[in-house]
Amino acid sequence: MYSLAEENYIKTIFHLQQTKSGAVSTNAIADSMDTKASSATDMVQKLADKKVLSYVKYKGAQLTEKGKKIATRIVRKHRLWEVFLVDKLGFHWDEVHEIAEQLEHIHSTELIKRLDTFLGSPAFDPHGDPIPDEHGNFIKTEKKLLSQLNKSQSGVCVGVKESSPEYLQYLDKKKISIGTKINVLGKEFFDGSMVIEVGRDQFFVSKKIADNLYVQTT
Amino acid sequence: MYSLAEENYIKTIFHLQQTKSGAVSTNAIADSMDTKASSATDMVQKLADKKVLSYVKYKGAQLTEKGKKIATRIVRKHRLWEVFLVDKLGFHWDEVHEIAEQLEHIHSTELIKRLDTFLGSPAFDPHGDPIPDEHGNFIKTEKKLLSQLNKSQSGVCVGVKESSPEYLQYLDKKKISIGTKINVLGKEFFDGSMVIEVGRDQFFVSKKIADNLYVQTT
DNA sequence: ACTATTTTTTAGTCTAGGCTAAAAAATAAC
DNA sequence: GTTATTTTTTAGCCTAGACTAAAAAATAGT
Ligand SMILES: [Mn+2]
Ligand SMILES: [Mn+2]
Ligand SMILES: [Mn+2]
Ligand SMILES: [Mn+2]
Repeated sequence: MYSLAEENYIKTIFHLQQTKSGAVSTNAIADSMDTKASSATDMVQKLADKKVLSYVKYKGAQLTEKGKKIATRIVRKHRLWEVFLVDKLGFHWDEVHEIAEQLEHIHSTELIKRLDTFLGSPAFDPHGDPIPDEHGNFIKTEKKLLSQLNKSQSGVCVGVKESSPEYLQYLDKKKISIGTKINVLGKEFFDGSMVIEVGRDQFFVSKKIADNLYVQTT
Repeated sequence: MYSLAEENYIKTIFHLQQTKSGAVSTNAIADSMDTKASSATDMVQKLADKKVLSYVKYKGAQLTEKGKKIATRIVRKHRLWEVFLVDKLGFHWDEVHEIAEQLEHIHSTELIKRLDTFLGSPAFDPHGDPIPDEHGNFIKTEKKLLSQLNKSQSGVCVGVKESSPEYLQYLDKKKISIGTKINVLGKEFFDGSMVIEVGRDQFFVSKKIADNLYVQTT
């Protein structure tokens, strides 16, 4: 059994090595967890002792198969609970992350099995992220960032990179949610900003906005 | 905000002072929490500093109004989650206590409000215990222990005192659940054992069994 | 009332998981 | 290739929450 702190580290390392390949640095972990590098080093050394990850001094950490299993189980729980909160309790997609951050640590395999069934074994969470199955396998969607599209290309929103309430509320205001079609009408190469069309509306988006929205090109 | 350990102490003290009136001893707390008296003393002193309880050295602890509020909120969460697990996920009543022990610590007032609505604002949990409302008020049922009944009296099962899987499984085997009518056919005053009638079955129960079943006399 | 026993608190130690400051290694600049 | 800078680790300290052993208070026995 792993402690709350250990589970949070494992999950963070898992997410970090999804984006960048190779070992993840203790600094990157500390940054991502809002803690200090020295704390991350301590924890990484402990997790290496427990064979959850491999760690080479000054080189960084990499989850073992064992570590990945643990991580995907936590991610599965997080995302299933998010579906529960939105689908069953009527929460809005910008309100569920913090609560799921706690619920993901409830230990009971039977619970997660039954929750999954209760929810109809969903494949995606409310933010468009795939839910790993009981073996840790999950769909790797072919998705791009909106910022990677060029003028006159279009895509369908399939998820968000950031899921802060502020960002999700912005998207709501602009009537963008999962499944929404977006046309790129113009792109400014100087700062990466765009003019996009959503439904009947046309408006300007900054690079920061476009950098956090995943789309599937059509 | 209170830590996991603090919350568990507060809840335990709340339950202890439900049964016995007056201050609860650090030893009673330690016993009930499966820890040592010295640890209980430390925690009680800390909770006294936080005005969660009043504490007089060598005399024991008593929750303040503030402490009782915290306690009933936790109890409310525990019991609502138990209802969720049984009613929505199909768990059996002997499987839910441990899981609810974790779920009761999830911090979100919005969550508990929505969960309550989702469940139809239940008044009792799967073990027959009343669920406090959002203000901490709950029904104080007029219930006796089965062991308090005498020969030829009868009652309806309204709850259990102990909710260990072993005990609940015993009750299942004997077809006793909430709402079941029980007739006392005989009582042995030497050891408190009884012969009872449940449906068409008649059988012997020890004092230990009868001491953990709540009934409402009819 | 005095002693013996039980209950409760205190003192001191341990581990998990943080932190800061200093040291060491890796990387970048010349 | 040496020096300067950045990254990473180590050393030492802190708090929460446990524990054991010893001390102190309360209670019981005579
Ligand atoms: Mn978490
Ligand atoms: Mn999500
Ligand atoms: Mn608990
Ligand atoms: Mn219960």
